Amino acid sequence: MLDIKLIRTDPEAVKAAIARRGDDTSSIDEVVELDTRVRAIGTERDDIRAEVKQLSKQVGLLHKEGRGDDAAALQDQSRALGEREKALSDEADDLAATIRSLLLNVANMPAPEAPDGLTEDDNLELRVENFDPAGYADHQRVPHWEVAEALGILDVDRAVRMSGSMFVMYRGAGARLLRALIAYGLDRNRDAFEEVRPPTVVKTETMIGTGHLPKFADDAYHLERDDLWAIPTAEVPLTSMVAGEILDQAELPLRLMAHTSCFRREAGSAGRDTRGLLRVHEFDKVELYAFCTPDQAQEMHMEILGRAESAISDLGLAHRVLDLACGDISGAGARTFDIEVFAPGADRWLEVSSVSWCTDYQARRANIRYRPEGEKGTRFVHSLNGSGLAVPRVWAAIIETYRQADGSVRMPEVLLPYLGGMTEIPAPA
RNA sequence: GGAGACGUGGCCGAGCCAGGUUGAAGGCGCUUCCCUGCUAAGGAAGUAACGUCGUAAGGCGUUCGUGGGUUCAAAUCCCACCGUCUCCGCCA
Repeated sequence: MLDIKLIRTDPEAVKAAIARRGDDTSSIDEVVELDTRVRAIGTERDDIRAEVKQLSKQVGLLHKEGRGDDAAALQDQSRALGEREKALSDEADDLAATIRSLLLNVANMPAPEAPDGLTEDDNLELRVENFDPAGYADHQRVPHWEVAEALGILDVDRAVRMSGSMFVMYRGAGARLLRALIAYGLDRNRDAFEEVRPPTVVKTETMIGTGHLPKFADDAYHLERDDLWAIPTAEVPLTSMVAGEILDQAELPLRLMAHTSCFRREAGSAGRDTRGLLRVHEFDKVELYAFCTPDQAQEMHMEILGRAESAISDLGLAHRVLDLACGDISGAGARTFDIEVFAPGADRWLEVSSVSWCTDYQARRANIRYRPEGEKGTRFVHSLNGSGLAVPRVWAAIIETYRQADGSVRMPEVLLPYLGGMTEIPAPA
């Protein structure tokens, strides 16, 4: 949610920033107008309330003195004021609700440094690492869904039978590799991030708090009987962890990480990327998350990007880093870097991490503040998030990249400590 | 799932059953000042957030788990919801 005060004082700057995303700016004008009205009404309402309070005190005193008749006259007066107060109050509440719902649908302002452009074609490729398109052998050019089925490490057919399309099941060495990736993703950030294992299903108000509802209701799984939602990312519970709290500056930056299952209905992408692990309804992810002061935000953004990227490069996978164009940044982000890994078998780049700096946009919505040292009052924190390791697509890229000429799949060096002696997945007999 | 108790400021804890200068006693903690060779002890003052008006000082309003209701007036009465604790049941 954007700062209403900024919109009030400099609506043109806000509109200019929003326009860089290609978003409609008319709601900003609407907010400015409604805001003026709600404040005028609020002032009048508060004056009446003050009057009612004064009158009520007098009524109390008069009753004490036994002057009931005088009190009755004041009560009538106060009752009449109360009716007006109620009307004004209702109107103010309606306007405030309208303003809020307008604001909830306005995305964050992109950072000035975010590249211009409205689509993914405008994303800036910052660097490409470890990638030589001509360097892959034929045996690496087989898509993981074929390799994995042949090796018996991915059982899509049976998963579909029990849960429907776009659900998968890892088996044997495949399940073990998945477990290793999760442990690897967590362990390499253990030096600075607190490991959290939050609930996987949350209440409606929690989903609203992070902005995943009501806008993305169609993308989330809902357990109707208990009115609970399956989280689409650990970002939801991690943000809610400190919602409504005032943090000490000394606690910042607060670094958190969590491995969870993530559930997505993918309602808008039915029929797209349905092969193998490209797009699934349930997947494992290690999420990195930080709350910090505005001064710490830039550095923290780079830190999370660095950690996510090194996790990929230490696995020996080809990857690239994109600086997303304004129009391609998701709603809460002010600036986002994507990491894409190259899957030689599927012959395409797969997004495995989206590292976003959300400025105070999420904090304002979830009401997360801190007390700046040496200042009185509070300020909203900045929040940042990024996938430390999104398992399925990394798993897929490993299976394709590390496939040997004999059909076996070698395991990346850095995962060996997590694989209990398994150095390869043997070729099918 | 059943029965009961309860939810007050950074924390502890009164007030609620008899609604009225109670934004809320008292204590702890914290900040500043005084005293003191240092520390401890002691004394004084201050110590919520948010909204809005104001250059400011400050004014007004909201907030006693959340949301409704009753009333001239609600921390106090009524209803719903959320949560905590105790006992019983069930359970990995």
